[in-house]
Amino acid sequence: MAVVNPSNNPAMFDDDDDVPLSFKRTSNSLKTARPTPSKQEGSSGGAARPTPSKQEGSSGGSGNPARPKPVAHNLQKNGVTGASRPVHMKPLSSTPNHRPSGSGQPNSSAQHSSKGNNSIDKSKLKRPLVKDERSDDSDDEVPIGLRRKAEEKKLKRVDTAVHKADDSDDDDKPLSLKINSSKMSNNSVSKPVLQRIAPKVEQPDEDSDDDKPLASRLPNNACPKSGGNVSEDSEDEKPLAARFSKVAGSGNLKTASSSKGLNSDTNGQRSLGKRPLDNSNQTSLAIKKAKPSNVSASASVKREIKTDDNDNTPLAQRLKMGESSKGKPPAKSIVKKSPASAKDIKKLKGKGKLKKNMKNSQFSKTMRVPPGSGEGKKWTTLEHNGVIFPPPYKPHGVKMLYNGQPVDLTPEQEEVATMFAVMKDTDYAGKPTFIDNFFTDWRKILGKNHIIKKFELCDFTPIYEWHLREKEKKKQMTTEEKKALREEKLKQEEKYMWAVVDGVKEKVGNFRVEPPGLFRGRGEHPKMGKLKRRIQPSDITINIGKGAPVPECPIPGESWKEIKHDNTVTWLAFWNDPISQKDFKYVFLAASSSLKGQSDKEKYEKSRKLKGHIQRIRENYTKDFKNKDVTRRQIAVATYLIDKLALRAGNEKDDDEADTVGCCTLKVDNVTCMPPNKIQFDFLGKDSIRYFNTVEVEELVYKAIEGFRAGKKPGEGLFDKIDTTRLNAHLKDLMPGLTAKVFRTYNASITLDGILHEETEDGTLLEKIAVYQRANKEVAIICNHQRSVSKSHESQMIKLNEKIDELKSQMEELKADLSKAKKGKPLGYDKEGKQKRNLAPEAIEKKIAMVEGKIDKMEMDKKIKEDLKTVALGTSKINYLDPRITVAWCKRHEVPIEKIFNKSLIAKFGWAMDVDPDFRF
DNA sequence: CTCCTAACTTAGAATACCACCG
DNA sequence: CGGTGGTATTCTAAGTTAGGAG
Repeated sequence: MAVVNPSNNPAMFDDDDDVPLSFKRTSNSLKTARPTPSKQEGSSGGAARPTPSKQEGSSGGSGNPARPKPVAHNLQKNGVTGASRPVHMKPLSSTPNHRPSGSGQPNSSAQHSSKGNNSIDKSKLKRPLVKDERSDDSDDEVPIGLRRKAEEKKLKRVDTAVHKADDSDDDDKPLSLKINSSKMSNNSVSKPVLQRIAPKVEQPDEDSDDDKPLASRLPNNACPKSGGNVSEDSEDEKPLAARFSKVAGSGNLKTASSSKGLNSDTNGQRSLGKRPLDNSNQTSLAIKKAKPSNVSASASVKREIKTDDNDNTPLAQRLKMGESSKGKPPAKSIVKKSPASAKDIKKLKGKGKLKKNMKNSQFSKTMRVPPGSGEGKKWTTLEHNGVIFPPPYKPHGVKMLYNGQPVDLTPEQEEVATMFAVMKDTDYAGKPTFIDNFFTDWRKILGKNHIIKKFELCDFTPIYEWHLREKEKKKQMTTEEKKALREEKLKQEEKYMWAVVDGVKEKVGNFRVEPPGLFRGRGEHPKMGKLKRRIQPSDITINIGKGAPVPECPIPGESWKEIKHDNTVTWLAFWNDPISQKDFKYVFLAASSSLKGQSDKEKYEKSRKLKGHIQRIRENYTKDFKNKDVTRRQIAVATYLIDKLALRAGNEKDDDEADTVGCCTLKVDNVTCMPPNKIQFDFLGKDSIRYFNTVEVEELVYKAIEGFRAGKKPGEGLFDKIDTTRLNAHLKDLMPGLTAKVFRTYNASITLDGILHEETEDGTLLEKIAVYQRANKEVAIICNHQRSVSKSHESQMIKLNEKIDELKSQMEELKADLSKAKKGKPLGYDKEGKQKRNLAPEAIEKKIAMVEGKIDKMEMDKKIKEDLKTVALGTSKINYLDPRITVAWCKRHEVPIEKIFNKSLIAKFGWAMDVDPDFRF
């Protein structure tokens, strides 16, 4: 153990912080060239491989034969594979050093190809955006990962306590050391590692291995373990309890704004009362989901409706208000079961069980935790006006050419042709899958005997140009015209924007039925380009309160498919997805509604609860790293990865979906073992976003993964004995309600909480906001939230550089002037040849200082911009960071909440606004 | 168990909007 | 003032998690 400590505790490392962690990247550079990845696998992969074959061959397991697409082609293109770059960076300085240099990578590398490869390929494919260009950007390289480094430093300190040790530095070299040791410790493990990379693409460069790094700090993570750092621990655990209580208590309810608003507005239906807050009790919990809930809610309401009230009031106030409120029980009634359809009922039952009761009591308010209860009832009364349909198609009559000749098309045919024509300047337009699917569906509409038979002979340019003209026309409209148009639309839609739930007026999220179009699947989606047909009223099922009037069908002569009265669900309407018959498209309330707010709060409470169990859970899985039972070992390792890297669970996917993976569905070729104890991940996750990261793991994990890979062919599953159902069933045994996704929320929120607490210092408002942004960025990196590089990024960077250069030359001139002035010489002539006015040296010095400041600021802006070009900060803010952490921090540091949350977020997080300033996640 | 369905949450891209700026 | 660049909002695709049927 002794050892352990060290390891665990990060302390050590931390120290270093200062030091640099160095990144070590090791060799990387070299690598660049190579295609790296491939290697591993190997062989197989190699270039040569034709991929497919392999797979197939391989066991059937994985491969599905069917998959269409030839990835292969892509491959080539993409090829890349190599991409990898390491991520992480070092701490220090930042900057990118890393970048690879040349990289070169050619995409060609062909590596992977095959399926297994998919990953690779795809990656490229997919998001090429990101980088594609790749090469260039240096950043790319760096990406996210890098950034972290910098932060790390900071973090480090933070973590330190905890982590310390881990990481970083060590990483680099020492790994072994550390690792080992650490490992042992085990728990420790937890976190250390990490790093995330950013994948994005490309670049192979490097391989960098470098990456490795890891270090990431993770905040939290730290290990619990040992008592060592107490700090950590302390935090962890305790807090919860403690906090909880308070939190709960306090928070809850906000009083709601007064009711006013509600009623008034709108329709007026009845008066609604305010919000019910109530939720409090009630709660319905859903069964499954469990939502205990309670409370809060209110917020939302206010906003809209009334709005006023609160709105105006500044946060602060609101905050305060919160307390008072209450939570009470208003409206809702409670329970009863669903009256509605019996059918539904069944569901209920099921669910109900779980949670079961506790319930009601309003007392709840006090408690934090919500009681669940409920049997699954989500509302008592529900009124709304249904959905609005897109306007019917208006033929433009512009004729496209076929084999050079204008072609007559019926409105239906023209509509689909236009959908395609308009996408000319998107990436989809050049994708074979997209074109094939579009053309196949379009031909069905054209009919067998239509002259149009070959896509190659089609020329959609006339329609595309018509579209450009229309766009231009729109742009030319005066602002008044635009405004009038907008108001017109608003007027038409207003009645659909609201619903009244248990007497409270709430905003509806998506009341517009999706218009027809060509399916834009992400990544290499096999169905991209298929026609998404127009949805009719007869496709739509409406869910509404039993006594409420059924919304009138907006299209005369038609009627809804079905009317339901199911109060165990929150949807107002749904229709079958025309692209995938088995999927549905639902109309839900907006994020600002109390129904959503309540479940959001429950989500965070659950992940907070994990904090109290995390140590035990880590010990538990660490023990199983060497379990004799392969299934147990796989569950242990999968849980470790989900905990440490915040990976998604990874459900199985059908062949008619893009080939992406999550933890449970990782393929052996998505993982490379790099001795002595690093694992490189390279796969396409949700939305075909590439996850590329190299992390140091515990020795036992490393061995276990090597074992899981042994004897398998590319394309086979790494975790062949488990799936998300099994994994979640196991997690549930460890903590009620625990599922894989809870770890992501937990990791994200605790990281934010830790960084904010550690790094916020007295300073200017801007400095504080910068700290928040850094923390936010850290979380985005952990969660691998990426965005594609904007089209104008490069040109913007060039402009910035030009400006900086100009300032620099100005600076040179000023310096020259200064020295002349000091000597009493005339300053001479300016660029225009005009005589310069002589200035006192002091005046020139002042100018110099000013220019210097400008240059510094621009350099800083440039760096941040480059740094964030592939990082999406919004997703974590919206879905993973407990808003109470942010609100409490804002209160403590006097940062106006609107500097961090936009209007939508403030509305969405109304339930969190009255949190105690001392709140800790 | 496995498979399939249902209901919700999470995501990035596309658009709309808006404050600047030369 | 029209273009820009950044942010906010909209849109809808793509995941997760349960529960039920067989």
